[in-house]
Amino acid sequence: MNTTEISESPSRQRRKEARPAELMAAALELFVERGFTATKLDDVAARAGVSKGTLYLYFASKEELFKAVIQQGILPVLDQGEEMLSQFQGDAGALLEAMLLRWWEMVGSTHLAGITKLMISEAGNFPEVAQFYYENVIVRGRGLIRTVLERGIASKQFREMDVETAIDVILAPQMMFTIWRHSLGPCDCGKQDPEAYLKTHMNLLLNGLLTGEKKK
Amino acid sequence: MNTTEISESPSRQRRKEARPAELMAAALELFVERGFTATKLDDVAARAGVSKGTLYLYFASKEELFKAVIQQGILPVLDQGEEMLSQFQGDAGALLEAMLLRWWEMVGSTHLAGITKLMISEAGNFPEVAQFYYENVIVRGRGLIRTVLERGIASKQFREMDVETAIDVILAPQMMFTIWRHSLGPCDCGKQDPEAYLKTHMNLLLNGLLTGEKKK
DNA sequence: TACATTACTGACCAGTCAGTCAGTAAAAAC
DNA sequence: GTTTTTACTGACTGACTGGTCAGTAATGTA
Repeated sequence: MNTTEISESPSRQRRKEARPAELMAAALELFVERGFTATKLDDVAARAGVSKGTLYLYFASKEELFKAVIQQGILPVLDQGEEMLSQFQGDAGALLEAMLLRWWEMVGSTHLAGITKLMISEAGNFPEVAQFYYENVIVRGRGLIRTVLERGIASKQFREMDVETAIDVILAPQMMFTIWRHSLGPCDCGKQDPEAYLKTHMNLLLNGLLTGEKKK
Repeated sequence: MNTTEISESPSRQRRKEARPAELMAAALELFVERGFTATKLDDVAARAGVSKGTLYLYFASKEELFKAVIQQGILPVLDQGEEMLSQFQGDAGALLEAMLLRWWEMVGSTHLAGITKLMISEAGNFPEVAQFYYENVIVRGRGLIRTVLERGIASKQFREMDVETAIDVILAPQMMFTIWRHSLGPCDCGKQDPEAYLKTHMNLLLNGLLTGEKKK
């Protein structure tokens, strides 16, 4: 009743290199849609265009597949974020906006965005993966924003503030927006477009963060 | 290996009135911890101190139990919020803070907080329940904040703003904080206490919302 | 004490799905 | 063309779990 299929590819193909990435992509989609336990490996394999047996050639178990989806998917984004931070020339406000936009392009608007919801849903069932995610995604991600804020405070562009809470206030709307699209989003189709949302969000934020006279 | 037990109550008891609430409470806890599919009805029954057969005396199916947990749990809170809004005397800033604090007392600090995470995780698998939750919780909840903001704008305490986005910016950190406690929370035990967090959050917010000179 | 009612139990059944492995066919080696 | 290698398949199995129901015991009634 619920089985996903591709129903193409008349004959069997041998593509050892491409399989793992294709399987992880299929798994990510289904894990995000249905959750880990509710996702059947037959469906993952079918969506990737192979049989379940093939899946087991590349991943030792369902849990290993889950770990691979989380780890392989998100780490490159953090690397790139840290790279960007070290390169950027310009004031802290522009940097903050650039980073959030970049995040939207690389994660928010792609399938990777679902990892946020997936990790939140499944953290309780996979404490070790949750620990990994916390140390390698949450801590590093917050570190990026912390650096921007501290740079802005040092240059007097931002006022003094409780930096850790400010990080929450900056990130939470982004996270919620992302989570929304993969959960209750389908219930309200009249949601505005992401870039406009981000601009308005930034405007509201900066007017709470900037030291000088309020702008706009 | 994973079965939850109570291992008390030597003899069988007959308590028709109390069973449904006890079963829903047990179900909420386990659904939040493990997700809907990963939760076994044997475990729910065991945690409520009854056998699985008893569960089926009060709920027609696992899905009906899920619906009951969501619907019975959260609706009274919205009623009370609307009641409070209509009674409150005072400026909009104080009202906003009072409402967020109230929400923390009634939901955030209780087991009900888990419903947020649960609904986000399972929305994809239960579109009808998601629709119900959207219309009866999300829409009504946002309506509460919208009223407060509009009252503040009318009285010139708050500046002109994009109200819908402002609602997101206000609610998102609260939601994320709640979700956090039921997902990755155990990974960072050094999290600050909720009331201090709420105060700091409000301070950051108001300085972006208020029309006059910045306070503090 | 005898009988009736019903909340409750837990063994059971039927369906599901993670994981296996003997077999197949595509590519490579000769 | 023949043989070898190996990526891939899908029928199968065993464990698990949602849902059932004949039976049990607590409570009420006389």
